[in-house]
Amino acid sequence: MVKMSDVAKLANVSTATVSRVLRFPETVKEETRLKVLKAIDDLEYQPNILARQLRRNETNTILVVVPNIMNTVFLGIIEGIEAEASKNNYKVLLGNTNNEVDNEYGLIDLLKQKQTDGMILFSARMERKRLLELCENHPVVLTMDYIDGLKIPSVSIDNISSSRKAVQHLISLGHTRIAHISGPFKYASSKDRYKGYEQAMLHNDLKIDSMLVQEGLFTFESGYNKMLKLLAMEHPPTAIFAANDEMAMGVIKAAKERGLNVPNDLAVVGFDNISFSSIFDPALTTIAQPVYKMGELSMRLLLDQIRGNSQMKSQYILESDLVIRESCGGRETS
Amino acid sequence: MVKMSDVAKLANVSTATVSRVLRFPETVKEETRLKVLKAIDDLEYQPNILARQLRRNETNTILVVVPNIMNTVFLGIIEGIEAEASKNNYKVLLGNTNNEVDNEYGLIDLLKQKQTDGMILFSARMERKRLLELCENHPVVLTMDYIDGLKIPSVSIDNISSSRKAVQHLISLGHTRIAHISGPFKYASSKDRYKGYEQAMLHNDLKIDSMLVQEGLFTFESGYNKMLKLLAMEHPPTAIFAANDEMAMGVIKAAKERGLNVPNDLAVVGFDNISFSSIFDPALTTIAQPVYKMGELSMRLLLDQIRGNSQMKSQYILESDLVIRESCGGRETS
DNA sequence: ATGAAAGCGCTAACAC
DNA sequence: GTGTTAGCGCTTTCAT
Repeated sequence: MVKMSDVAKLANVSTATVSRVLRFPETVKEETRLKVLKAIDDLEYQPNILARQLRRNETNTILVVVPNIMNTVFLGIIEGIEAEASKNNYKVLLGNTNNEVDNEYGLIDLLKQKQTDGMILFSARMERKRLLELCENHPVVLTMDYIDGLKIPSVSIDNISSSRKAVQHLISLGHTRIAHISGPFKYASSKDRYKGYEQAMLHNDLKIDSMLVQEGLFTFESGYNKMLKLLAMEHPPTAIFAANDEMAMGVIKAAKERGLNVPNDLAVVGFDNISFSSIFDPALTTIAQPVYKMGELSMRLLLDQIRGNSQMKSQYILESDLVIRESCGGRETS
Repeated sequence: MVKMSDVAKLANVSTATVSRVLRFPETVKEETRLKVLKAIDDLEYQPNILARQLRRNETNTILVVVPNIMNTVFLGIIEGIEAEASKNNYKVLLGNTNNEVDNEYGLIDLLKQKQTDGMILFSARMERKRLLELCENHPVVLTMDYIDGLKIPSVSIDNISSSRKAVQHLISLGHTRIAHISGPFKYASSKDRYKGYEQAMLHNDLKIDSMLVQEGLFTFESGYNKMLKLLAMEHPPTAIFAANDEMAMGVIKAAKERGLNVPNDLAVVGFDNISFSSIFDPALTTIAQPVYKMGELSMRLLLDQIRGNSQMKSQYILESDLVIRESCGGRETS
């Protein structure tokens, strides 16, 4: 393997000069610089980044911790992170926790061992205390999620107002008996999506029947099962607000199986706007998170921390959009 | 930052002993070992992995190069890779080429600069010569794809026989006028999926009408558009074999819009068995690639190369399955 | 503008 | 079984 000293020898300069040509070309006389560059070229020299990293104590690598790689919701964010990272010459390591807290702890060691300069977390399950300690000592940002009452840099949408918007849409279409299939309430975002539902209902003087609120698991199957339960009621709802698109699809499947037409007999709104929402039949009306932007911003915030730039805000809230497609019907009715 | 020498000092041993406790505990007397472990614990020592890597000239990191992160087909493989990697204490770096060859070249530098120990490629677009050179000098495996005539370790299914199986299924359901919407023919897999179609047709003495073969782009939209084209024919096909599931979904959307019932008026088989295939209405009959296994195997082959184990085979072909769901109808008709 | 030289923190060959 | 020590290949301070 050709190393810097080989280049230095060939160019008749010191390794210091070669290093300077590589990192601060303007500080080297043009003549010398060209000589060195030629030597680099002739020898097809590739710097050993590991040695540089050891010396400079930085890795130019960040870690992205995902609860579940298979979940398409995260894809758009990862894409944004990756784009912003490579623009800044950073690499991204992928860590999958499979929803196991222990795996989270394992991944954190990468940070502590200086193997990555920072970390972006999708939903932190670890103890609050350890999370807080981690954030105090290392660059960390939380994305798509946030922790109540903890001052940790995070990027998300306003789940409450987004849900309110979704439910308001159903109400403005004339629905009054609206059910909500929530995500697991252990997630702050699930609670907030429920709150938005509640607010929209109360704001329109609609009573919330506790039977109409079902806690799902964010999976297609749970949407399907909870919908079956709702359909078994004496007065089933005429509209559903599902806390994510997969559950919304499960809801629609159940409804179809019972001979219901969506949107004519039942209106459904989802949440997330995953890529299949537009392909699904009927195409889902849903809340779109600006995922790519969220990824970019998360990465930028992380870089700010890594570079020691002072951080003003710690919570970044981006705008979401209600994407109206087919699953609620179009016209305002009464 | 607490380093190995601090631990050594506290435990009253040399750094060599500390290093041995960490890497080969059994070579150290129990008493000493415990002493060292206590010191490590007391100081909350975390080894600097960068220094280790520099010294040992290995990174325990591999690079996965994906043409497009957003494509769910790759997810299952990545999951398998990740699982096998972390089982072996390897980390995975994610590289997105966005289908740009230049980005591929950029990522290759990570390998050359010893920043990763090996690389798994999903479809290589770079020049054959450079790919070959790369493979000769570094651990590389190609997954889900293969390059005709190049001896590069690769993991894939037999696309020809898989497609034959899919088309044979349509034929056994009584169809004779079967169209194929292929992927871009620049991919070896697209060509092979076409070949399988051809073989099944010829084997059953069915003529291939060139109008019935349409080259798509592996996208939902292209499936939709090509289907519209097929439906405009004087004698439209009664069955479609689409080279991937997304196109199959596009096909079904177009058919539905024209008032056709799938599977009653039109049978459709897809390819890949992406996660939404079972959620789609009608649920897609499709060829399932053993993605998780492919990911695991790819990683294992890469590790073999990294560790210098001799490699017997270079092409690994795994079994695919025809998953029968709703989109072709169930019963054998004539 | 350039060079000499001291490390970054760890590992492993060699010596005892 | 443990210690000594010479690097891994680079960056950077200090001299010149």
